[in-house]
Amino acid sequence: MVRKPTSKETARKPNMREAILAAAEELFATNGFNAVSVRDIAQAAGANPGSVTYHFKTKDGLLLEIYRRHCGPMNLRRSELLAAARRVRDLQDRLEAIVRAYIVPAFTSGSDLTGGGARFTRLRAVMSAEGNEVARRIIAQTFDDTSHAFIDAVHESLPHIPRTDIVWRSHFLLGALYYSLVTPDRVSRLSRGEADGNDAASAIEQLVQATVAAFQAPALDQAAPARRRAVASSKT
Amino acid sequence: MVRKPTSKETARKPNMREAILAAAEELFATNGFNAVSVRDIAQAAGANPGSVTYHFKTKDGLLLEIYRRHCGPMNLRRSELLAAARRVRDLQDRLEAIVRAYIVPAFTSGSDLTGGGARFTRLRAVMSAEGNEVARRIIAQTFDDTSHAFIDAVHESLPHIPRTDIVWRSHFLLGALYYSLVTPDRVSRLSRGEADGNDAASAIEQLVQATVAAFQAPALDQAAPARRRAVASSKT
DNA sequence: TGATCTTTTGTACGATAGTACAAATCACAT
DNA sequence: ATGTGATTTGTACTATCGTACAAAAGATCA
Repeated sequence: MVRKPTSKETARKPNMREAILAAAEELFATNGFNAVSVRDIAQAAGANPGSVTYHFKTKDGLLLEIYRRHCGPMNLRRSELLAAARRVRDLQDRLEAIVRAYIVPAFTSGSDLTGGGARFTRLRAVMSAEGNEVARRIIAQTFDDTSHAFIDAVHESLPHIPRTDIVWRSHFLLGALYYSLVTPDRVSRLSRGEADGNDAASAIEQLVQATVAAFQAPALDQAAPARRRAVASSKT
Repeated sequence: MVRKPTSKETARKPNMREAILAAAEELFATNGFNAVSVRDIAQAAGANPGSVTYHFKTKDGLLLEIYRRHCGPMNLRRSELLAAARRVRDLQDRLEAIVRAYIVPAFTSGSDLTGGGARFTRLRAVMSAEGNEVARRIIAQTFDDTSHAFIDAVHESLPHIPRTDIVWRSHFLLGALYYSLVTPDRVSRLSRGEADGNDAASAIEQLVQATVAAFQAPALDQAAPARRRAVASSKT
């Protein structure tokens, strides 16, 4: 309330634009896009509703800007980690490094803008569930490259697994990742307090371990077909 | 338009109440709760908005009734399949049967009411992402029993894995399951048309295969700790 | 047929949504 | 200090939301 703003900041508050972005990110990530009003965001940011319109024009524009802020840094970090992972000699270690390169940036900040990539990843999870049109467009054109690079890298480590299977399994990975960020309390509840769903480090290790094993599972075509439907075919 | 309604059906339409339920289920599952208005639902069902209020009192009441309709049959079916799975002799086969008992009812109809449990499962996925309060209450008190039974059964098949790890991995399973139903097109897109994300049979087989392998992964504590953070620790 | 109950319709009300816009306020160069 | 451009505020407009409620319509049975 007292400090003099730098010459770059012409606003009254240190940076109202950033405050609005942070508030919107938090509210969207926890309540979804439609449940949050522009007024909610303004209030959480200590701003006036009109100020949101001034900076971002529309509510969609606000969401768009949130994506613009994070997508670049996050994918850049993923690329770096993936490149490093590809250079790992040992095949088992390499696969784990690749998986880690995909997962870690989703938890730790994809950028250092607001202090947590987990929040943005959760936002993406919620937007994808809501079928948000703005998010869908951005994701398809921004994340598909990264996803393909990831899938290719995994495929190189596991040449005997059909690409189709790897796509499915990486899809499962993303779903598990999203869900862990969306409903962490469920883990704490079901484990009766023995595990903390909100602990990012645990989530990452558990996710890496489980995912590596899933990728290494035998290919579907090669799995003994006689074994399947041993049960669970009663009357569906 | 011509047939005489049975004595049980006093309504003009064969069953307007069911039509509203089906429409709401579909719309909520694809667009989320908040994005769909009562008027949207009424129009999709060919009903009057006031008719929704008459049958379900409030919008929340409508959602509540959808859950009431499906939860019972779905969990019943899961229990049956789980009981059968527990009787499987071979340990590997048993684990697969257990996993299948959890997954299959989520795709095939949990009830035969409206022709697809997948739609209801997708609805649950979306509600959990939106943090819907009504859904949260119902889920915690209706699905936790089933989840615990499932976790216990898996734990019995894999006694050397800590329960905590099993909770995490079953959490990942649910996330993968949800995401497969929420964004099936992403699978088709990333596999460049080689896989069909909307094919329930494929999704089930892929999910079973990957999940069984994930459950069978070594326990986290037992995993060689030296191997971890081989990469991906640059500066986070 | 007429009485009665259930269901559907039509309309309306208050609340809140997103957004536009003019006035007020600020930081800052001159 | 003063003018100027950037930002914030306050307010208002229209649309749509969930819901209530009375009237209309249909079904059921004496």
